[in-house]
Amino acid sequence: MVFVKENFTEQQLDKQCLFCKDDCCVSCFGRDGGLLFRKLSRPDLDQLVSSKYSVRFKPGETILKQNTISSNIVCFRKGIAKVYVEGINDKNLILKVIKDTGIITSGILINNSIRPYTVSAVTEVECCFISSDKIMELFSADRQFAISLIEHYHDMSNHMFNTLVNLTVKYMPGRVADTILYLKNDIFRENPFMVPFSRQELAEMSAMTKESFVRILKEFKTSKLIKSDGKYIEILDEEALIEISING
Amino acid sequence: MVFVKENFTEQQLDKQCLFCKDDCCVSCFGRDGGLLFRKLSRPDLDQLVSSKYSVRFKPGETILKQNTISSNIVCFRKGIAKVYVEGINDKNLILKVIKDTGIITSGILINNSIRPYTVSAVTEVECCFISSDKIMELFSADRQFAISLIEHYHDMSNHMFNTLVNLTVKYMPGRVADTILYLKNDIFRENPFMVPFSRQELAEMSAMTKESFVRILKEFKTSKLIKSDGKYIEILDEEALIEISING
DNA sequence: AAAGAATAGATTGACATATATCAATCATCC
DNA sequence: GGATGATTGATATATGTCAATCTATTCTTT
Repeated sequence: MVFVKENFTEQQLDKQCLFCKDDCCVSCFGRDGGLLFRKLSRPDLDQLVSSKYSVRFKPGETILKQNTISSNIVCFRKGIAKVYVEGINDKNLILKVIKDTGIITSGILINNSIRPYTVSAVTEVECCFISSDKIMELFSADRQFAISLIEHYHDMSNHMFNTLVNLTVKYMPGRVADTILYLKNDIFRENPFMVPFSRQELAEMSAMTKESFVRILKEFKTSKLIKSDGKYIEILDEEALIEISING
Repeated sequence: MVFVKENFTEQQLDKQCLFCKDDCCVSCFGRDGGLLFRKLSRPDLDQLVSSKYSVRFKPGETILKQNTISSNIVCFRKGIAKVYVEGINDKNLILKVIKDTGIITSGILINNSIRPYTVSAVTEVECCFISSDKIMELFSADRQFAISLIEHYHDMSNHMFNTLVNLTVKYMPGRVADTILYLKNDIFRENPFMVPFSRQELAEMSAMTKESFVRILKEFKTSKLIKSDGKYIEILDEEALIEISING
């Protein structure tokens, strides 16, 4: 059987993969947000799948620890994880939420740099660890993959850039609006959405204390911008939230 | 004449370059901070040099404008420039200072994304514009260059990451300490150093108002941590500043 | 299985502190 | 000698801290 280099649909991946006991091919490699692996040739993909190993994490467990070096990249398959910086005086800053699919590359890929953030499981998480060596092999051999990898870095940069600006130039209401909009539009993609985070964590996404977050959430509630019942949040007036986000 | 792929010392570049009327080879391509072009083969380097065009900017001029797309990357050769976000209500945030050498890549390299920051000249600036196409050709053809480019993105990411954390989790004294240490250790690399920035700009590096910046600078002065006379700043007690930076 | 105790998280209020704003004065440079 | 930027002071506002209450959930006991 000769493998021809081409792109695969999810259906094709489902049918063809030789290692799909746990549906890993499609979930990890076929449809991550950044599409990192989407354009791999079939043999490359098979090789990658055969070399990965799957790991499960319980809520609260640390997946990758700040200030360590590891020679793996992690592909998320299922569950919700948070990427955050452990700052001074237990002040954390959550930079990013990963839901179902997503990829965390390691500094070691490039220049053995120390990882500046921690990744931990919020719900039960399934993910795959892949050796950086494999990735670098592909990077050298496959131009399209190299471009995908740069795109991945670029997207990461862009996201961090936005976060940086949002958190530094806006007042608290703007930051809370950003957090709510981020969760609805980028993560959960449905309107009354269930938030698996504590108020503390939501505050850490917005760079403020939990008390401040709660107060502003309440303001939004009394102004009928959102509805909120325990773990559920529903956006009622997205336009107004965007307005608040833009004006700081 | 056959060109062998190898690395060049600055002396070699000086002697060998065919296009070095304005010393561009060495300055732009030979020794940028991220070493992006350091490992290019000789013919590639010559091709790059022949295709670039040099531009001069006067203090205050905009080099690259936020929210535009351009298909060039810019290599700095001489002078000081600032990279900043034009935020809401004229609140700018300076992310980075470029002194003499440095490279700004464009989103268009990857996926036509809009540039999220402005770059402008602080002193007189000399720089080269190179078409993204050339860069992408090299990226495809030269594995080592591809790795260098990823390293460049990685460094950028890392720097932004640090900035993000510094600006969001620290109080003003920590942020001012960071700014002073950044200018001394990463930019000017000498101890009494001349600051070509206004207090307003220094404040924009530290994410605060100019009044707040001045007040904290004065505190540092009365505590004998720094000496400051007009445009000059001298660090007297670096240990103490680092302490302040770490503790927020 | 139901009731109650114990714990952790969410909310609220009073207050302290960090930071921004506005206005005035001072220094510096063409 | 204006004009621009730097500094200082007085004050307002944004945000954090601490403590108290409330709520929900888990755990224990019957």
